[in-house]
Amino acid sequence: MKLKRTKTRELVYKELKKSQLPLSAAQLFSNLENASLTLSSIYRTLNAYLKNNIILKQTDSNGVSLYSLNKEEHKHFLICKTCESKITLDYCPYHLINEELKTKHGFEIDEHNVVLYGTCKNCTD
Amino acid sequence: MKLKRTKTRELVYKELKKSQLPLSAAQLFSNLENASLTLSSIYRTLNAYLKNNIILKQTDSNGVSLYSLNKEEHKHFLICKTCESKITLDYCPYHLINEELKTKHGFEIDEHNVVLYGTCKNCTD
DNA sequence: ATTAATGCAAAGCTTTTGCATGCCA
DNA sequence: TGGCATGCAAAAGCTTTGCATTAAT
Repeated sequence: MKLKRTKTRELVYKELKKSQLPLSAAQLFSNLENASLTLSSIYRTLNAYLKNNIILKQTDSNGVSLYSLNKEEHKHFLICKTCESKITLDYCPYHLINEELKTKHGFEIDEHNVVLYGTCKNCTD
Repeated sequence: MKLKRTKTRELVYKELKKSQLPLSAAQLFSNLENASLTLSSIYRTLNAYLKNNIILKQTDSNGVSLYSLNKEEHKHFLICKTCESKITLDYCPYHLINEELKTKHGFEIDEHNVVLYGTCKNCTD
């Protein structure tokens, strides 16, 4: 299955590239509103990208899907659920456990959260 | 807000206790069908339990919410997305990264996946 | 008696799909 | 041209909510 280069595809790709954090379909739709795309074609584009491993999908705590480019050098973020502050990590905190699970169980984790939610230092009571 | 002890509450709690893996609202509903509960009261019960930190919520890769008792000695599972085999861990693989994020950034992760998805040894090509 | 929980039905959101049309290779 | 992509509208999950009723403290 070869992907055609179309307006929707280009714009969605650029928008994901531009964004640090993963985006939902609705956010993409709203960010690109003046390009008059439809939500359904955004979803179809995202699903096509997923099948081709061009992007990653994760789910936030409300069950909404978030999409981000599947680049090697991805960043990780800690987001405080209280004050919404964002900490950007300069390394991948999953390396530790992924390696351990691989070594001990031969198991390869392939779902990988780019955003971790919790409570920051200031908001800890 | 104090929680009353009702039929729905009791049954949902017991069902979660009985189950090893986290359950969706629909699974609870179906497992308890002869008790004639409604889905909405199951959801309300789950949300009440969540507010009181009695249960944990996580989201599977289809965006469906899964609920499990918030017990200290919880188990972790690795589930292979190819053959659906299940590996039960006897330790919490997140300890490593949670400690590191706590030490380095003072950040406390409070979303915690009990089930990790990936590819098992046999299904790795 | 007060307050919270339930049932039912309806609505809300996110995501998917059918079908006719339009666009890319 | 042939096949994939799009738009639109409708439908399909999952989850929440309003309101009247019932049950728990």
